Amino acid sequence: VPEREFTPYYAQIMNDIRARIASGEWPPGHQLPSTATLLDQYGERLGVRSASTVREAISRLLDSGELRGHQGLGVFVAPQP
Amino acid sequence: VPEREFTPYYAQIMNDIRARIASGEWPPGHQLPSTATLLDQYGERLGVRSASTVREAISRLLDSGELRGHQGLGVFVAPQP
DNA sequence: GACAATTTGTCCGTATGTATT
DNA sequence: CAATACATACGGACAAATTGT
Repeated sequence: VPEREFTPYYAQIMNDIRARIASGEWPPGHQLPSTATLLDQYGERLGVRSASTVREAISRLLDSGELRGHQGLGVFVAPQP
Repeated sequence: VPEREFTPYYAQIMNDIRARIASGEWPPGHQLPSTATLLDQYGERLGVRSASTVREAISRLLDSGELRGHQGLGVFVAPQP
């Protein structure tokens, strides 16, 4: 795992998700990988070890309206405002 | 502690803080009680038992710009936009 | 400068609840 | 009913910034 410059993990994850949305990789309505899968990925790429940290990032993006969560279903990219 | 209607603790805390700001009890620039003190208070009033839960609420209000946090100093009501 | 105390900030791991399929 | 996935809460650990001694 890379040595970390100090941007908190949750902020790095938010940046990554925002970048994917902005690039069109994850268009509006796209379903994100599950929290567990995201943890695997950000574990490899950033060194994150806990689902709580992934949740921290997603939670903030839900608050800001960039993502929409549906319990039991998944998390989706919000439609354009 | 009262039986809880289901609004999450963190949301109840956010509502309470917003109400105090709106009422003028906590005007812009006012320093909030420390996390530990807030935990005591919301422990009594709501049954909250963990500082993490208080943090959850404050964290969201920091994100939204309603509060401003300064490490080592305290958390303050943001100036009017 | 060094050190302790206080307070916010991040992260972890676990447990349990709730909604959908 | 079982499996999956998000949502909330807890409690502990440690880092970072500020203040005071």
